[in-house]
Amino acid sequence: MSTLIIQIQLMLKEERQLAIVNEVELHNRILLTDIAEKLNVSIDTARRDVKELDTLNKLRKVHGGAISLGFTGLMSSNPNIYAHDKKVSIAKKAVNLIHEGSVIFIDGGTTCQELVRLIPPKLKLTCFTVSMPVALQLLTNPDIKVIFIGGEISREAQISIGAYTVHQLSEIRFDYSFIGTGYVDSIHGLTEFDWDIVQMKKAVINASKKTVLLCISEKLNSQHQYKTCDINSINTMITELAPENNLLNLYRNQDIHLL
Amino acid sequence: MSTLIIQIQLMLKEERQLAIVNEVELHNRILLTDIAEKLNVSIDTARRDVKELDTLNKLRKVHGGAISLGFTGLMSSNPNIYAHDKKVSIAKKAVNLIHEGSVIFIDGGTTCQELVRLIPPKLKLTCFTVSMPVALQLLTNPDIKVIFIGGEISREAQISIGAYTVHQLSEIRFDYSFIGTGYVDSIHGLTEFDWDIVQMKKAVINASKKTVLLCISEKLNSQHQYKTCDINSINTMITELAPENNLLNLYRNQDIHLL
DNA sequence: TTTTATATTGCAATATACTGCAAATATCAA
DNA sequence: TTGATATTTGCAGTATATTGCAATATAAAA
Repeated sequence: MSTLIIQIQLMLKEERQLAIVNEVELHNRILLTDIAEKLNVSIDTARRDVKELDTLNKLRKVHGGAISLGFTGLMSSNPNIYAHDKKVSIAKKAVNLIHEGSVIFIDGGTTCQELVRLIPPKLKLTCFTVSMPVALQLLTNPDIKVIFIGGEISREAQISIGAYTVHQLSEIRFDYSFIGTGYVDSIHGLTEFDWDIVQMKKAVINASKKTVLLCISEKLNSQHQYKTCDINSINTMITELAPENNLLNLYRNQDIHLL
Repeated sequence: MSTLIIQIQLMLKEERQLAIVNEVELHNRILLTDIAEKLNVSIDTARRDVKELDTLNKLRKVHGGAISLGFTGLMSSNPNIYAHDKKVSIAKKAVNLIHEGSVIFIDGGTTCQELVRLIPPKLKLTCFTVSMPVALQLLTNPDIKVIFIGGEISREAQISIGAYTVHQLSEIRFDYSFIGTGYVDSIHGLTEFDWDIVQMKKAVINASKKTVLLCISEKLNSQHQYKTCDINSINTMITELAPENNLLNLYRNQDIHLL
């Protein structure tokens, strides 16, 4: 008669564990209570199964359930820079905009730092920055004249902020500025979490003949409290996506150059 | 507000923490209140998660939230530098001259960097510098306001030099400045190998009510090409020697305070 | 300063983990 | 088949972990 129930009741340990691994592979997670309910065993058995599978490195047991190994693998394999590959591909596009003899500004942030890393040797440049990490990176290139815009240094970002920085920026004119942003939205433009940083970036954009935004696509269509500028203040926006990608449609009607 | 965090009905701690790390890596910072709201947990849990992730070096906890580790590579005291012990003993003497609320200038160089390392916590200070390593070291102390005097950055010394730096220094007044020197002689005063550095140091001394020279005894009675100032322009000279030491006799007749 | 926001601490409620044990089941040899 | 043995499972009691709350301390902001 009810062979299904019989099958479940007679489910072997291996079958159960396979089902658990499958679920974890599929959804990256599982709860012990779900195992107990769906496979019709006690919590204890579920726990013992998960414990074994953890020992066999099939998954990782955590309090209350289990998660897939890939879940944690992403965190530990590339712990330093999130979305590193995307940032490199953005930087590769951006570096083509830099020409011999230019006077450029380079913002802080990991994407801009990738850009600095990719500037070819033997290219004579004058680079301004407010970011200490970027400045240090620039100094490793002997053909670049590095000028740091001073001021009060933000402890967190290690960049110059404040009135004095803004004032100094008002007296300079860059051929190109390469900037990042915390958040970008087609309607609300570039926004940031920090008011001081917004003031600094405003001054940078004012000082630039052309402004290039480097921005991984995950930041698209997000916004925060303080506004740096409208999206139209940007001349070129570079993401890791192909310029034709549908995710960029909202930014296509603007007079922005997508790269 | 950002929308990238997906809320799962029953979230495992590890999932929550991964979401936090992702957000921090993406936008460089996060608020505890945002975590609590978006992940539907209490502020306390958000705080505890951030605390754990900080311990695991996945991010850095700050007041009210967390920021990305980014480039906050901490520099630790390196005993391999030349005459490290002597420099530490000089720095120990110098740190006693620093008082709460002072506005001081700290020069570049390994001895000055030791001084920065020894500044006690909880001492409110405003510190100017032209040295990027010193600035980075100063930033590790949360009670110090750090102001970097910008300008063209010298590749070797990683300090600001040039006319713009000198000009900025002419508009400031320090209570104390702590400087190093390449060479010092009782007759020829402080001298350097590099003309640009001399110009910068001249400006620093001019901007200082009191100037303190940090100098290991091996540099005594040596000289070089470009002169920074007379020995009498220094108010206090600190070496690793006891002030009574005979090696300091030549400097005893000057109106210098020996420490 | 005063005011507000955030941190810290201790505590209680709940959820989960661990341990030992006994019953149920599977395995295998005679 | 039968019975000895090993494995698996469920249960109960206890230990630990997680979370939210509240009171207090501390830091930021006005």
